[in-house]
Amino acid sequence: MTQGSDPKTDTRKRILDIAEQLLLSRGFNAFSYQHISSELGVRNAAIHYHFPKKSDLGVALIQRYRRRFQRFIDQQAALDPGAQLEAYFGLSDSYYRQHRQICPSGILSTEFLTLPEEMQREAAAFIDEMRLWAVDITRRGAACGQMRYAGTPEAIGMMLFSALQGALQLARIDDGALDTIKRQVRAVLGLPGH
Amino acid sequence: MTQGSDPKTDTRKRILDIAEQLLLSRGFNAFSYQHISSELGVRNAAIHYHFPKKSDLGVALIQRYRRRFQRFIDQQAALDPGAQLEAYFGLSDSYYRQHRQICPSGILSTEFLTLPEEMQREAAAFIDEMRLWAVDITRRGAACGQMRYAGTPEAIGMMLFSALQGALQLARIDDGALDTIKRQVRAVLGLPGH
DNA sequence: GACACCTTACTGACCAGTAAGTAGAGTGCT
DNA sequence: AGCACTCTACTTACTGGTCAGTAAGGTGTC
Repeated sequence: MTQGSDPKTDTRKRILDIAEQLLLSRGFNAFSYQHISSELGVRNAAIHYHFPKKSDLGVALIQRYRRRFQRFIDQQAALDPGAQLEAYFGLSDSYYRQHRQICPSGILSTEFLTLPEEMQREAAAFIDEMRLWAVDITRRGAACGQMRYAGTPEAIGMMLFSALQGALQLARIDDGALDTIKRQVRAVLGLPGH
Repeated sequence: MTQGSDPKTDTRKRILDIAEQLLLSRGFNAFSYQHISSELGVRNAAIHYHFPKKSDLGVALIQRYRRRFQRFIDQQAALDPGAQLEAYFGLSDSYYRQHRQICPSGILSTEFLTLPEEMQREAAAFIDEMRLWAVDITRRGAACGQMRYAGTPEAIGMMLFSALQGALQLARIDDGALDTIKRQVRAVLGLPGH
């Protein structure tokens, strides 16, 4: 009957959840298995049971992000481009509110050169997907007349993505940065609300 | 007469130079005194002689950035805002060309929550100065009619700063990102060259 | 002989990762 | 019902490496 929560234990999931918090606040190099095990109330080796190498944990984290992001895209598929952009802004807000975390692409691209190779591959694929999605929004936004901007959809989509990634990082030093930049991105895209 | 190069040895300076490369490619948490000493051909303790704690080295690095940046501003003071922006773009290019390094503000804001307190203070001041300078460019650019953009000078200045910081990070995964975003920033500011 | 600038030699903390053992839950056989 | 077996999910105990940081000694220069 596998009553209640899970056929397999949920320890694996809880490890991923804690590791995610640590990744987004401290970065991959600056958290250890001890951080996770002490928070979870288990011994260090228990983490190694589920994720033998730290890179296994890292890859699993990114793969989960990719699955989530695909689900996020699918859920927003029916919305118009402007609303999709606002949904993306909402994601950024929730990172920021959660102890000034930054977005995964920000930490992964910043630490990219020090990541194990398997993580680099996964991270590059993930960031590619996000970038393509941003470009898709600006392309459709212009096509349906909702957005009006200078430059190509490709370039403005990448700038929007890049500006938001930077905004979350700067928000750690300057409280207003995220809101300011969100407002400015709307302005640049010719959207209401700035 | 302190002939030639230096009254004090230049070891201190060479340590800072090596540490700077390491900071911009690997981040503060991901480089060690061994990285520096092996590259420099001295023993570990020699680094500790010049910078007793790693945070001393970190603070010295940021202070040097701040001095350099002030000099950079002073040198560009006579140029028009558009040319100042291009000079800033040039800085970003040189980071990228140097083994895909990212800008100091990018690494410092990303690692901010794990930095020692003295470094946090210095980093926050540094990033503030850079942000104010970006805003100053866009403000004067609009005032003299060279730039024409939607939104306030404050917001567009921050977006430009943030987008460029993100662009250098994304360029580690996507080779064209930096050029694309530079071109788009010009377009958004109503400048020629896109 | 004082000082700047190193060296050798060390400490203790933390790190990822491993090996071997164990408790408990399920499963199948008699 | 009782017992053996197996598997999952841990535990304790450990290794070897890396880390920042320190103490004490040496060497050359003014």
